[in-house]
Amino acid sequence: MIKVTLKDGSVKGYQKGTTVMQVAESISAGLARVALAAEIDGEVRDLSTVLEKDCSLNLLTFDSAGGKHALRHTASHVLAQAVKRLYPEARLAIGPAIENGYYYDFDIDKPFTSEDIEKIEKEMEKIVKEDLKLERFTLPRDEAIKLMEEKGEPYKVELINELPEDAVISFYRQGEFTDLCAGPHIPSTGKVKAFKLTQVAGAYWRGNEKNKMLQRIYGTAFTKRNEMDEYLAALEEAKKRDHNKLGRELEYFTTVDYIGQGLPILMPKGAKVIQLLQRFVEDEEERRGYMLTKTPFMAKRELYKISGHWDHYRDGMFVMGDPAKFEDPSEEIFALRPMTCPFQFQVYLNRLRSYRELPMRFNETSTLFRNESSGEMHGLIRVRQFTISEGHLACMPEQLEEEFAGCVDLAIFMLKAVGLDSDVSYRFSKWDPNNKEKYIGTEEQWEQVQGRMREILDDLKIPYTEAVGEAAFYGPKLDIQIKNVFGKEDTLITVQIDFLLAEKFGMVYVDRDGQKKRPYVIHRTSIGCYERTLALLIEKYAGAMPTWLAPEQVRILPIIDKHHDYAAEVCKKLADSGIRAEVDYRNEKIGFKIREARMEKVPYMLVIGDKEMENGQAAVRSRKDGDLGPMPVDAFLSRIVDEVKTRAL
RNA sequence: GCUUCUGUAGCGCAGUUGGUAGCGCAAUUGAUUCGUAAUCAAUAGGUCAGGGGUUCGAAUCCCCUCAGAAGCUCCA
Repeated sequence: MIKVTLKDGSVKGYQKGTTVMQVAESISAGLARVALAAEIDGEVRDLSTVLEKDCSLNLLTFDSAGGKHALRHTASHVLAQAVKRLYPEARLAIGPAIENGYYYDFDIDKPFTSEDIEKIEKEMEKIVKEDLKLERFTLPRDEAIKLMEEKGEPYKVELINELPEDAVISFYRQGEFTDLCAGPHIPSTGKVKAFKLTQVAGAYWRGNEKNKMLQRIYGTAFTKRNEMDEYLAALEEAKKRDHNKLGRELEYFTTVDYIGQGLPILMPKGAKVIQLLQRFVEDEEERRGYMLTKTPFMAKRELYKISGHWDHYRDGMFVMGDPAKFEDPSEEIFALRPMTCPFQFQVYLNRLRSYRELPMRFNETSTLFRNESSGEMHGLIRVRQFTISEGHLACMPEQLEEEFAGCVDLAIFMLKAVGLDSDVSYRFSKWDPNNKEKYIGTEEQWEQVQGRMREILDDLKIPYTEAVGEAAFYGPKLDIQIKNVFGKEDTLITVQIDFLLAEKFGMVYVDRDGQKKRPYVIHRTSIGCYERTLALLIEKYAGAMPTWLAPEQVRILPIIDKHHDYAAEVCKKLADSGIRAEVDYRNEKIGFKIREARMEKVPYMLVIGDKEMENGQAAVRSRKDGDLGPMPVDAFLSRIVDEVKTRAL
């Protein structure tokens, strides 16, 4: 007998050799029906797993991440099986479950068309109806390779060859289809009750653009039809918040074909929000001891040669002139700046610095130019010209932690102010020691700086994940990541430690012992990229900006033209207190004016008619709470001024 | 940059097997003086993204370019 501890803490005895499925059946037939996988001593396994010893057991349904994962992983095998039935020449690459679904990569000469996808979906339906059992088996390495060679799957052979020495090489079989797979899987294909193929895309083998491009099919799967319908409906809802759609509809920005990709035009509303953010950031930074700089937007090639951008970042730069002459020393070659660091360092380098001056904190509202690949651009999230709240700090080694903490504190302060603080995650971005040519500096320097950074992150108790190969070419980063409305993650804010550029530019300070020493440099943003922040705010608030950031805070709606003069008076009174107000003088009915102001997401409407005019009042209608009734204009003014001052969200 | 898809009036969309374009909203003009999400009517608006080709004839078929979407690679 073995003892199995269940999720609720109860312990039950079973015969040695009992399967997880049998345990589930012994608990209840209902549970056995909805169980998809199981967590055994913390490890997610198949329901067919045979229990050999005492263990803790947690049965996983579709409500758990592990259950979803198993179901979708099986769905990806169903997809691959369907593709193999219809296109036997397709070679299998990989097919994992991902957030919200799964994909499978195929090497096939003819890309899949939408008709192909329909056919594949139909075939998948058949496979689900066939309710094929998934059987797991393992093979020694040489037999595993032999099996995959026989089946003509070179990618699988490559994968097996790269498995570690002691790895268990497992396969899953369903009907005529067998795939190399670690699992876990659900017991049979029949449980994939609802699925849909969502898109086709190219994807490089092993994510390397030097490798062959494979055809990737994305899909999603659920245990119930209505769950999938809800998910798809939620996706449609998310699309309505997409800043790239909403931001254009609400006239925050636009683009023009003949200006170019990734070069958005900020319309008055978008420009206003960004101006508000910039003023807020610059004022707060001044309060925190930063000194503002304004440096050139371009420089000669020689600057970038010193900084390393010329050799490590050229693809990302707009270099002017004839590419054939870029390396000709007799030519004067200019390039637009992709970063401000080499420019702002010149402020520090202007004269010899004393330890008494450190730390020095410089900030700049900094427009940058990066030649992103054409397929990368997305609304205001990825663009070729953008403005960041950039700053560089120079400090002594013993000041590094405090300064770093100050940068993180400022970033969090900013995120809180705009209401994005709970939507972010932290990423410790490190170099990739297997790809040294991407970086400047030596292995020792990298290990030393990264070690220091890790200590600081741990001291500050920042809950970070680590990412290899995500560092800047000159140093490791703490990236504050945020997801857009479609769940795609981007960096919003970054704090970086750099010892290498300081060396390249010969930055030093004279310490109290009279020795010249190398300062640490922190590169940081405080709110990150303004365009990107605007995009995320549009999505977060579905276009309804908090009052302090709303481009238009109040719209005054006179009922008929005899109220126009009073409306203008109220408008002026608000404007005198710094409130952004406009009057809708159009000859329209009040319902129509309200409808438009609502659709344009103006936080407050003031309806002005005979009663209000007589009593020095305004009938207030809030975007959030609807009709608030008439109140004295002064009372409304103090209410909204307070809301702006406290930056209420 | 690569893969797949898309581009018709300011926006959202129709447009049959090739026979030179419509609808709704917005806009303009006129009427309406009105109390919390759309007043009525009329008018105007398009080298069908741009260029080339096939054809007697192209929004429609083919090629190139530009732009947009999703994904990959890269990155704030």
